[in-house]
Amino acid sequence: MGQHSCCNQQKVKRGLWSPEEDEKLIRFITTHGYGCWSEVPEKAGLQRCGKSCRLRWINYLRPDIRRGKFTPEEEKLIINLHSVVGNKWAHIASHLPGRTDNEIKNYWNSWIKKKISRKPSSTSMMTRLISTSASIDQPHSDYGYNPTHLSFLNQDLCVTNIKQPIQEPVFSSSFSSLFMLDTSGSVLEGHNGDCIAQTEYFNDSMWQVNKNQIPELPSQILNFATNSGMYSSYLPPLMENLEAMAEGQNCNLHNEEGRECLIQKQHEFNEWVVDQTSQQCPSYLFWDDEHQEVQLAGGEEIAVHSAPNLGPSLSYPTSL
DNA sequence: AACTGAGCCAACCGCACTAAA
DNA sequence: GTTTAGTGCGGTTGGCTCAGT
Repeated sequence: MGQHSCCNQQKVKRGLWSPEEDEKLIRFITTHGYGCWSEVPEKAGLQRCGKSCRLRWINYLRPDIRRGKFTPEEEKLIINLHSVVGNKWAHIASHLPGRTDNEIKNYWNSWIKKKISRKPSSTSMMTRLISTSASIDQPHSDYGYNPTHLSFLNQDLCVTNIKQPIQEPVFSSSFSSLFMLDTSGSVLEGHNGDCIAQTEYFNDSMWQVNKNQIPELPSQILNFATNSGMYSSYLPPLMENLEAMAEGQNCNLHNEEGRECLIQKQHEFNEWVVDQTSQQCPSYLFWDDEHQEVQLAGGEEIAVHSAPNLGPSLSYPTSL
């Protein structure tokens, strides 16, 4: 069990932090900031390793930390995000302002996991659905909506209704009326502008598909607008791509003729850059949170419109 | 009152990744 | 290309608290 590289000083204190130590760290960080954590202990007069200081600051002393009980909305969000990304605590925490990965992890291990495991799986279909899903630890729970999630990787996506009371889940062999995405989006639309799916109120990782659109889905081009980027594809690839998106990988954008170009994520859900070697297309696009519109650096215009009560959505030029 | 076991949670450990030397 | 230091993240540990006996 080797010592950590940052903890090789002779005398480093370990264990719980005293109020005096907290005060020293807060005073130092608020006056000097934290450029290099390894220098913080010495400069702040602490007998701790830099890593310990960093952890203490990030998890407990930061001014924007939100302590206290998790709200039902937060709990739902954690469950949904976990169903998509698994134990990516930092990623989940990024969707809950003021909450830390450590706090969420502890909360999950002590509460949610227990709650979920208390609920027995109700049907063999449910078992099959869960076992074929891309995520882990999967859900049966009692949170006021049916928690069944779908397999992103299966073409044959299973279905439940979003607001159905628990009991027996309702399945069909076609597309899902409910799927969870690890994105901060609001609308999924077809090339004709019809809304195919929208997010749940209070919960942008939960999507509800407009059933009227389902028969068209496999052949229909979808635009997916998030608060922070744009995404398009046919549905089955879409599902895979959205999962890839959650994993931070690259994605493909299709136009109506089926041409595609690569979109690479530049920064965490904020900027998407289109591969210049692809078809003619905007070279750069991102969702501007402040102005609620799509911004382009490539010069080409993207149509932006809002569906009533559904928030912003967008479509891209057919020449793309 | 003393003991014990379970649960919670703050902190630590080790690995992975990145950037700089 | 290799090494090293710094940082971030997920898994795990261990101490504290509290309910039950």
